[in-house]
Amino acid sequence: MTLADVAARARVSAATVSRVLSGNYPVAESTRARVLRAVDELEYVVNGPASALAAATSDLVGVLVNDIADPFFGIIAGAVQSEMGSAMGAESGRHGEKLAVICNTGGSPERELNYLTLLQRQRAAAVVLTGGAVEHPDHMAAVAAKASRLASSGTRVVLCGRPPIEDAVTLTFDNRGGARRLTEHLLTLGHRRIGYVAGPAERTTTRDRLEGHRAAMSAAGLDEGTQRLTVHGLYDRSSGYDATLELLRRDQALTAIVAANDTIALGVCAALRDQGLRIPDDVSVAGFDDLPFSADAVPALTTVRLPLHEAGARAGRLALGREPQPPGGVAMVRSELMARASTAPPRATK
Amino acid sequence: MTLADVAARARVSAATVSRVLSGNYPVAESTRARVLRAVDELEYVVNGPASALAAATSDLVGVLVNDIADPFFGIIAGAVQSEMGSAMGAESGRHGEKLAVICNTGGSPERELNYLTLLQRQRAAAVVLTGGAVEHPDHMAAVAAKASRLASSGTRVVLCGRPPIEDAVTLTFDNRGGARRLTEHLLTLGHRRIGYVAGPAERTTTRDRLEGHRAAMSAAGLDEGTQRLTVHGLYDRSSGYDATLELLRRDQALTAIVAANDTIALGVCAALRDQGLRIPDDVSVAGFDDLPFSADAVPALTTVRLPLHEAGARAGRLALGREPQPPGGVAMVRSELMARASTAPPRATK
DNA sequence: CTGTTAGCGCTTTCAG
DNA sequence: CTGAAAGCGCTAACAG
Repeated sequence: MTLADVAARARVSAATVSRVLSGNYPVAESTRARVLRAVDELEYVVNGPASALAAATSDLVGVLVNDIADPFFGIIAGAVQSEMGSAMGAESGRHGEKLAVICNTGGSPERELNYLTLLQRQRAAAVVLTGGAVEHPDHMAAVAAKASRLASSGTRVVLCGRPPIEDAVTLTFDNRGGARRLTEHLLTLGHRRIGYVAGPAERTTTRDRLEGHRAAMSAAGLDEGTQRLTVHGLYDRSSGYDATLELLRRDQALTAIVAANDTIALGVCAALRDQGLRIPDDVSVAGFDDLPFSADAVPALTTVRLPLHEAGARAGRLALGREPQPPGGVAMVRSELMARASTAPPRATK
Repeated sequence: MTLADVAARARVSAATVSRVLSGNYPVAESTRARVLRAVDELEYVVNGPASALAAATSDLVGVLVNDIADPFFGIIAGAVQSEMGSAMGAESGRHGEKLAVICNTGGSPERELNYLTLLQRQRAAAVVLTGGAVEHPDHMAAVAAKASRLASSGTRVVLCGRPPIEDAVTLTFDNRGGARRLTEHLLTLGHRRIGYVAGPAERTTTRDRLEGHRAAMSAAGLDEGTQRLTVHGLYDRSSGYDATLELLRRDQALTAIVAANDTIALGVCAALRDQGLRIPDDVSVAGFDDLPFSADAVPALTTVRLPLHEAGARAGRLALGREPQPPGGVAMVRSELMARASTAPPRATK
């Protein structure tokens, strides 16, 4: 079942069928109808690889995420994807639609590079890299190199939630500012002994949030001990749990714990409860991201809201070239403090 | 940068380079090395569309999910994808690797069909359909038709978590059995007035779980009222919240609420708390799926565990033809009751 | 507005 | 074991 078959049935040339299907060229209404009917009758579906080869571009858009099981990435990826299908009508066989494909790197630099190669091989129309980047120098150079190679071969490269690189449009997240305001909130409540559960050391997101926290602590003259009250782990629940136990070991008199994200914060809460400590009466807890479950946690989690859906949608539009690039190719996504019940003034008795 | 460039540099024919790269044909070790070096020096990356066209197959594997922001699907999709990259070595440019791409249908039948067409157009190597199917007759017929067309053109079709169809290998989930055991657990605790918050009416998952629940109620002679104490909504938190308010309106003396999944259960808990009801003292709550956050909820949520990661991984292997098909093309994934703190005997005073 | 004519870059018989 | 040659199905000038 090929274009030629359709052409024969519609009694036109293959070129005409191609023009009807891609819709980017004037075709007489009568012929167009005839072609469309033939397409229907034959249940013809364009051969993607063939057209990608001939046109030297494909309709694939790759979305790289660090962990698709984490709603943080699920929300962003879903939003990117929702921008692609907007015009998807009922008629099958037609094309012009982009196929956004989500690739799960698991946070591994090698897999990230591998997917980039895979997408380059597919001649993807665009690539969206989401979430914190790994800061290892070699890897950063490798990614930057791949990105410019992609860009120079016509693939649009969009970054969402990581630092800018050349040849890419970037949406950075206000991790530093948000983290800083969050810790300031705790400071304002009167906390002085604040533990921090950070993510993996080499991630940019981890570093930015930690810097924001430290900036707030420094400004309050609390450099001392801040270092000692920081524990690194993964961006998951069990790391939060373990880190909390470790923090408690280091300082029994802690009155607050800030987690690098909401998922970690969940683990922090679990550990605190298992230790017989009440939230926020004994220890205040705060997270970051404001994932859907955070507002429902008990007590509701104080956190920093990042408009993930909007950011993902915008990244998708940027990837399609449907939105003008921000000045300088970089735009920052603002974050917002969500003060809820998991944070309160420290107990006077402590 | 094409095969021909590499061939010229390695002083061999294009055919030889192709053979080295696909590795499915004997080539002298010395030439192979020469070719590989040329590939490296030129940073050559195979043109996917071109090779897909020539070979009439691509290395794309599509994974359709109803809602990628929901960890239920994130976990399955991540697991499918993790089976693909297993052999991904460091060398770029090489191929043979599959690219698993996740497509988010948002639960819309049209988008599901559209993605199927898109994947058919890409001549995908396999397609994995996950999660409950929409039971509208027309749509089921359309999906079945698409599936057999895909199958007949060499695309493997795998179903994960939905009822079997012809031309597809299927992994069904034990939704009915799990739901039944869950309600039995509540019955055993002494509950009689049990509310049920179901998912969207037309989903197979919704129906199966509801049937399991009703079967348990019937067996206990509790048909009466079961119908009245069932409310349908979406598989999300706010539906659970609203449904709970509605249930309470219908029967103030409810002692337990079963939710069609954990996310809904979260909303149920929130509503109950907002109404000043304690869990499980006043009302017991149960969910389904055992997502990661469920064990951490307060109180820990009683639910039915589905081995999502294993199921997804198996679906991935099936899609790659790396695992023998189960007898009859259908295998059932067992579920397991996880009795936790959110369920307890009803208050004697009620 | 429509047809003709070349390829796009790779795979794969078929010879050697 | 390697090369030559014939497409895979579609698109994009270029005429008409």
